[in-house]
Amino acid sequence: MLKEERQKYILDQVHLHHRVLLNDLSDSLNVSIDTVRRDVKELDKEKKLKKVHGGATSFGFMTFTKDDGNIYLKSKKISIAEKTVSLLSDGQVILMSGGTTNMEVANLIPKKLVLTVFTPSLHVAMALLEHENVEVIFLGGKLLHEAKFAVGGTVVNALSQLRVDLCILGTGYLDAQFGLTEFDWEVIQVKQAMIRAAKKTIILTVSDKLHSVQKYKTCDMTSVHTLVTELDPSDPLLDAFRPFELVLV
Amino acid sequence: MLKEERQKYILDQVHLHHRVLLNDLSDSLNVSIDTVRRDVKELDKEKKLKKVHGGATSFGFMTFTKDDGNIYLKSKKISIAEKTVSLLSDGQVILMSGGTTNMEVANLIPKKLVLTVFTPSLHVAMALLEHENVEVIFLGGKLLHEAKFAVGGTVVNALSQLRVDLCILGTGYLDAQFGLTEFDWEVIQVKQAMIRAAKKTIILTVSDKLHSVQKYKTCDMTSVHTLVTELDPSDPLLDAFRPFELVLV
DNA sequence: ATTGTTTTTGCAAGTTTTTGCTGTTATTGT
DNA sequence: ACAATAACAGCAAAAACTTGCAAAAACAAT
Repeated sequence: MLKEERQKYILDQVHLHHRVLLNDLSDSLNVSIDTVRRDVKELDKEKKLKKVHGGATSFGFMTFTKDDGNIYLKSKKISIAEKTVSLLSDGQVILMSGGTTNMEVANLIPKKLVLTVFTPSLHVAMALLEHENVEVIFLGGKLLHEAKFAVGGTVVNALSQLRVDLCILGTGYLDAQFGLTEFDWEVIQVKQAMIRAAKKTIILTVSDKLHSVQKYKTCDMTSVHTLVTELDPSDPLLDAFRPFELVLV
Repeated sequence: MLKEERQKYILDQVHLHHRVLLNDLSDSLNVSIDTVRRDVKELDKEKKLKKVHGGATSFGFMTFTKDDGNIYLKSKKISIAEKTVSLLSDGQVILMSGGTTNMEVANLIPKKLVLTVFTPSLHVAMALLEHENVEVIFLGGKLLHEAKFAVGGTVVNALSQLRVDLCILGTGYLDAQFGLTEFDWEVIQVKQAMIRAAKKTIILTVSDKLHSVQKYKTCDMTSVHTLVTELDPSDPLLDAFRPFELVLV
């Protein structure tokens, strides 16, 4: 085996898994650990990867830590994401909208979970692609500059031809009386199409956004099957939603 | 056996397997290892292949999708991107593929330039969205985990309904004889559809990738209208491409 | 045809690169 | 602090490379 081959393999592995252990490499390449070490050292010198104790990591094309600064809010979102992930099961076909909460969901999906996910959100798609076992299908269309979210007829049309198990909607404004509302008309169109395309709809929202209303309406509470917040399902803040036939998580 | 024959055989082997061992060559050609060594040395000098310890590799072999961090290559790519951007004009509707070179193009687009860009690449789309005046339309479909690139029938179908001014293709492997080649069949399908959907096709490639061949063919040189490299258009390395009716930039 | 020149090829001696092994020193996690 | 693991330096064998050289083949010109 040529040295070049080995080094290419190493780089491929690094790019694929973001990190590799020298031991694993030495194992799968059938060469001594010293040889691998030397290879990695060279590649490091050539700035092709970063050598770390015991292995190597890629430089990471885009280090995706869009820290929204607010640690407090973030921990809430992680709590929501954890609950949401627990609702998923192998083999499901789901829809995911955008937003930071959905980003956390995407990040927290277990490596072994096998899913097919449709999404119109660039960020969510990017995060999902880190998971080997998740098939990601992007719903293409005109992209909104701010939200990095696809909208327009193409998306709605593609959605009209889908029938998936689950739709996970993030970043909404929720109110028991007015239902789910948004401020962007084009996003509304897409979210409505997403709800229509799914058997069940899950809404994720931090308690701060409960009882807030925006200009346009996405849907009534009756279209929602599950509501996930960072609160305990028995929390009094959720009382307003109990009259509806929905699962509180 | 003639020297020419031998060298052609060697090149074929390199193109086919992306690497060869001097020993194997000496074996199958029934000549001494020294002769093979000298042949490979010559071919290396002629930039037809890359000689390495113990054998030789094709130029495409050691090129990586994520070669950022490689300052040397990056400066070449920026040079290419600058030339490419100068070919664009207000109001155009264009197609852009993926790859790091196209990323640089996306980054270098002047803030004031008004464009409509269709792309199946997540990274390129993301970069383009930084430009207020660029309308970005993502060609949705199944995303490849590594390339973050949409492929499949949806993309090809969407492209079949387009007729745009320009198609800018990055990350290809280019050879005067074999044309534009790739190693991923699904990507080929998309790129072919992109070429069909555009009035003109521009190929971007760093000189390292010239004279390198991969498994599958995207198109002949005759489908290419403009070839952009970091080299001066009069550089002898480009001589092989002059017989074709294309613009060298 | 043959003589002289150039190119090509194989061989041999000496050098460099690569690789795995050894023992020693650093680093890490508990 | 201590055990476990990883990194490093030096060494030796094997493989690959370089250089110089001479025989063989190809070519040119008389």
